[in-house]
Amino acid sequence: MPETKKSTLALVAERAGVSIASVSRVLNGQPASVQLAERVRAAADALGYVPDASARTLKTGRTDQIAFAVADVGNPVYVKMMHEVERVVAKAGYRLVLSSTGADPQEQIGLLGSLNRGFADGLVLSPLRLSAELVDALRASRLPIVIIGTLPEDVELDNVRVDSMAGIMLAVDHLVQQGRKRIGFVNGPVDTNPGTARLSGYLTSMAEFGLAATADLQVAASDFTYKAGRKAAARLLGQSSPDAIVCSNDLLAVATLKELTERGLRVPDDVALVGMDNTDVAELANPSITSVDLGAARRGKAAAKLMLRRLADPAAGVKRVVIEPTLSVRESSVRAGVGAGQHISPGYEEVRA
Amino acid sequence: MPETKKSTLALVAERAGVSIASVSRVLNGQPASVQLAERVRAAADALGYVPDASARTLKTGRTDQIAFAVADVGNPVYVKMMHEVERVVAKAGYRLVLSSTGADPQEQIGLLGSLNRGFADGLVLSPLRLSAELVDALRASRLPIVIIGTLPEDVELDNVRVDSMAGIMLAVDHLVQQGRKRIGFVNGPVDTNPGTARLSGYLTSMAEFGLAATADLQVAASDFTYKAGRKAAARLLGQSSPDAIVCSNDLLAVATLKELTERGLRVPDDVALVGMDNTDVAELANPSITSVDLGAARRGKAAAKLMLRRLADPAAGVKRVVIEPTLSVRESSVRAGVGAGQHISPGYEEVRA
DNA sequence: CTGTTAGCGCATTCAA
DNA sequence: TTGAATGCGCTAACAG
Repeated sequence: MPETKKSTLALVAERAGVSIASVSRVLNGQPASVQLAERVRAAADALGYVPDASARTLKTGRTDQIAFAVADVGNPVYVKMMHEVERVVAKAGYRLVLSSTGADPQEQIGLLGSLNRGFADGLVLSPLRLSAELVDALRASRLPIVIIGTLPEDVELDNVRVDSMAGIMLAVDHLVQQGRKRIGFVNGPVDTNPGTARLSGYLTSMAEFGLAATADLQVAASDFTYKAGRKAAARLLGQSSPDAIVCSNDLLAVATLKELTERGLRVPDDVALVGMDNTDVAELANPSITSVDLGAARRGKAAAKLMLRRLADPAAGVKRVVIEPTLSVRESSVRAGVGAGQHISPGYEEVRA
Repeated sequence: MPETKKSTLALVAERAGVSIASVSRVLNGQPASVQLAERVRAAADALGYVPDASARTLKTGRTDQIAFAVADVGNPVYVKMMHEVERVVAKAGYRLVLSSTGADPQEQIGLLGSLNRGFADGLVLSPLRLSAELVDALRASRLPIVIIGTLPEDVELDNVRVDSMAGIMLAVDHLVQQGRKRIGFVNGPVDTNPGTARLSGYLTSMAEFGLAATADLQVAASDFTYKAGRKAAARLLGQSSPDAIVCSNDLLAVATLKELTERGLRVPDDVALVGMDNTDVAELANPSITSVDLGAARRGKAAAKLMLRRLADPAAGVKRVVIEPTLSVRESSVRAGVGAGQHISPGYEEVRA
């Protein structure tokens, strides 16, 4: 069993009877004679030597840490992203530092400040709201940043976005094919990025199919949670009688499902239901919920790869990746066991990430 | 707008026309004359100075980071814990570093090694399996460790555990009160810590109530996931006809619910169902699932506080916190709207955390 | 191939 | 109260 006390390069060098430079070289795999390497390794083992991260960082400027900041750790979709980011960066030798900011842009600006202290080599950020001030702070930041989400065109930052317009279109198209006409929409807050994007997707899709998107068919929950979803769904069902409902995420969909069930409405017989994000809860729900897959895992993976690329070449040109959504058809949108389990994509070539 | 270039103490000192020592003092709130402080602060602002984390760490030995390692980032119960740990340590000025090891003890041992590189001041660990080797590594570690989970008595580490035996007892007791007799059990892998604990809780509880815990009433899923739960539940229902089922966690419970529904069995009319962990999915399920609350949030909070305490006083005696479970009664275990929504606890004083 | 040495940026001791 | 100087542990440039 190796020593438990903290040891340093100098101690190892002393024990091996060589210079600390030699120890450093051997341990970093640089050329050295076999015998010297032998002795160094023996000494290092005996002392249980582990290099000190902060000293190395101070010298090299690298921390081997990547920060991941997300608005809501409670939302499964972010967990999915995080999981994937972690997987990719870990394989490249980086640790993931989780920085849960709230939804507030101000907090994220604070994060940027502390990032400049140098505790991470880069930041992957998935902001819910994108204030002008945050954009400025992002621009001014000294270290690599990858944004997951849509960005103004003139912001020169690596980012991966998803075509949520196309996502909603998939959902509406599918519902129309099932013979639905009065398609309701349970959105999240419209002052968020996803909120506005999905609303415009809904309006566009409805127009495309010549369906009326009347005001009574639309509600917005106060946030993207189950609880807010229950209230919003209740409001919707109080003011109209849709034969199908699209929800802005799966949590809202589960909430809507519950609300429907409690009112004695059957899913999908009376009302068809489609969620978004294709998280586990869509699969777990009863009936299982058809959901637009916005590629959370793919987005996480793409973002992580963009980060690794930028770290490898800080001068490289800005790169934007667009993820195409697909539709996972489940029980909630298809009558009596016909066609459930399908997987529908827009047919474009998926952007390689 | 402050300079975007990286600045150092020396630069600030130069600009303010003082020594770097003075700058350091002012910025760390140590006594200095008003005018000097004034000038230092002005210069620091103008340069957008932020202290470098690694240099400070190298000097002080503190990183202001706490690592949190968990077997399965996909399990909501760990997300809940993590969330709470993050909240508590953040308030004390620490960042949370997420280290997702797999379920494999070997990976966790690797983590301990790299921890000694000094990238974190402490580790909060919630192991699924606890090999002798891991215990040894834990013991040998140089930095503070808090374990979430049950530990052999002779291991001198701060830890917070939950009385899962009592938890199962709550579930069985509740089911018996509902008039159920043939109580089945869907467990996770028995070679895990929770798996063995919950199995013995089941057996003890059944014996306590004079019920037969025959072999055909018990199955073990290959892991604690939905998918494995489906298979296990199918097996259980193939080999016996329970009038109630206790599941080792909520994911397994949702899976069992689905399996029951697909076989045309009604919950709770035909079969009552109880899960464990009291995660969101229990609430979201349809019908909502009664669940034993093993206090994930409370455990996270307690663990974080133990860590802060140990950091503040490394020489303090080992402390163990025991969390008492409670039962959240929902639709899945109570016939026709009587008594759902109750919250049952064993009546012990809850350990203050 | 190996040793000597100079910082990386900061907190801190010691003088003044 | 303030400044000068030291060293945390390491890597890399340079010298031998």
